[in-house]
Amino acid sequence: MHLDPLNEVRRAFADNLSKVIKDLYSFDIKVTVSRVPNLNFGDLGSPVAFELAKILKKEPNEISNQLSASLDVSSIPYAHSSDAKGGFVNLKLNRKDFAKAVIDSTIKVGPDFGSSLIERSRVMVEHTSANPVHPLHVGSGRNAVIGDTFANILEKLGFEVSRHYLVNDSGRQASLLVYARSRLPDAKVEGKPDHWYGVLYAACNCIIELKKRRGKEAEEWKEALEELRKRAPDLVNKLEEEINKDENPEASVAELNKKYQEGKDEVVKAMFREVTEAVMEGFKQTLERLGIRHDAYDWESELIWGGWIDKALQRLKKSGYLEKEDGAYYVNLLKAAEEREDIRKVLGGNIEEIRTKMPPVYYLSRSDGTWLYTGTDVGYSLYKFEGLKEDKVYNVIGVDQKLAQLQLRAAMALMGIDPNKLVHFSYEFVDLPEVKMSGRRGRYVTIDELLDEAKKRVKDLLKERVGIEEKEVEEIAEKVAVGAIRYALINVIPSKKVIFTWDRVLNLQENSGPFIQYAYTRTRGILRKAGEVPEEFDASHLGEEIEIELIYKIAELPETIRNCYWLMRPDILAQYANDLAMLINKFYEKCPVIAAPKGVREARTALVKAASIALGNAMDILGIPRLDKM
RNA sequence: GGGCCCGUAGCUCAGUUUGGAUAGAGCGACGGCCUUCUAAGCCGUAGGUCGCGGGUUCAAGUCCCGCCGGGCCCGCCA
Repeated sequence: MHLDPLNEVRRAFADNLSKVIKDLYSFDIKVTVSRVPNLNFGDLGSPVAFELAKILKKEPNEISNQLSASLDVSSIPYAHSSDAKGGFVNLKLNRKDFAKAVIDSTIKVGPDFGSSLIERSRVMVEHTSANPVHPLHVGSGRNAVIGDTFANILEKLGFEVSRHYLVNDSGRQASLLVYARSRLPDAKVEGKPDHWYGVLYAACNCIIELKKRRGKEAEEWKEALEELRKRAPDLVNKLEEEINKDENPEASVAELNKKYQEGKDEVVKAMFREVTEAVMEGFKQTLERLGIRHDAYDWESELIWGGWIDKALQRLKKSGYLEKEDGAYYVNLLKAAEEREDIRKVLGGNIEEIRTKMPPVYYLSRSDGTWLYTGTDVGYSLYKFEGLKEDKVYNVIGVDQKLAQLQLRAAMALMGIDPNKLVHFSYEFVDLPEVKMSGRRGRYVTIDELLDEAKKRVKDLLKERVGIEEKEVEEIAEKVAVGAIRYALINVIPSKKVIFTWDRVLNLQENSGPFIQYAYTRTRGILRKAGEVPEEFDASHLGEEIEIELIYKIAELPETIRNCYWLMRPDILAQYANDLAMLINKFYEKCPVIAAPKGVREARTALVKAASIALGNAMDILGIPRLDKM
């Protein structure tokens, strides 16, 4: 069931205004309705008279007065009266009725409050998908949190959602790590496997890059290598020694990759699986802590062995734009764009622009016959739509892959799949203030260390709390840490960078996950003490300005969630939760609940219940854990 | 060089989608509030040429054009 009193009023107000305008001036105009900035002016307002003033060549005031007088207020639910101020047509609500409707409907639908029905189609969200060669860092964390939150939002809107992770186990990165492991087969994996392998991978990468580069570039890799050597001297020294025995490490890596993709050499297969599965196990542990689970892990190798990439290749061949050079396949996208309108459309407009700003071809494989990431990605996309029959797929991938995602969509069109079914959910990176994060250099802040540090800080705080038992500390600290980190990674618009500082991410004060958790926990405390929420209450007791603000904010949850979807902006929900928490805290200062006189107490208890539901539901979507004590 | 993204308080960010009523929070600074539902809180003070310059409009942080600064992409890497 979906209840949304605010939307009811808003729609009725806008429709009614449109109708009045049509009756009075006989034309159609789009009517916008928004919250009024000052409660004294009313509740909802429309600036439509300004636009009419221009057309009718009259004063906005005159028009707004006329509109307001002609409005049929009785046909708008919860409406009390209308008036005109400064050219705006304002609607005053019967706040008692509106409050009652909002609180009753929120309590009635409970966990479903905030839901709407947009569509029942099948939607996949592919997210995280970090290469299994180093631990998840805060950048991958942003991906995971955005993806998971967006998937939760889709579920609230009726979509049948599945969360997928593409395990990139067959590219050069994975091969490089397997190569490093093959040089040190007896080295003992110490600590969490993804962390240990992360050092091994970065060291191997640095050593190989160092051999290839000269001058300043070489210096830079050397520097990264020395940083790693400080962290794990024995491992790095031995690895360097072993790699130096290899005349051509680059060729060895390539050979491993080729053998693995062919899938016939069982020894090689076992080597890859040992390493990538160990790292993936580490990832799963980290993601589990953040409350993130995937419905499926799609292994790149299996897509290859299962024939999905070959199938995609056949499709592209049929389109007539697949070509080959030195044994490497590529799609001639420029030629396709020149000849096909739909391809031009995908690539963004006229052919001149495409010529100047796009690479003319799209390579799918190497000369040695191995697939590039682009090749497997084309096959994976085919699998998503024809294997899994998804109606729509959101790829949560960094902004750096914007062009690649565009080319992928063009390739989809050539395979005969509607490219609009594939959406690149793009997000900006997390930047460290000083150094640039780089998995290949072993420079990153991992989610694990972030969680642990956050937990430590929370535990310090909990020491000063009374009424928290020793055995509860661990669980509370973990949940607060998760709340802090998920909030910090979701509350910035995806198209903007997140600047990582420990103080910002581990902020426990206002505008943070813990601030939201704290406000929620207090609603739980009050409800515990107040006992049952009364069946009946008199909403006319809810007259304080902060109470009215709070009721409005609660009522805004359904439309907030819909906006998150339409705009692909999960951060809007984080903002909402913070705003709601702020109002709840202010309400506590101003309005005692338990100690309030009879009548007021019941009404406020019901309001707290509704606020608790709204905030709790928002937190569930954001993955910020609920707590009864903190 | 070309394309895309970003620029709002000392710092980190909302507000730009659909132009609308006094540009909002947090951190940091300063000053108050715990015999009263959890002080991870609340109240107050200070802090703004909304990068710069034009334009459109009754109205521009928001739309258009130009510029400046930062980032990303333009690989048989992913």
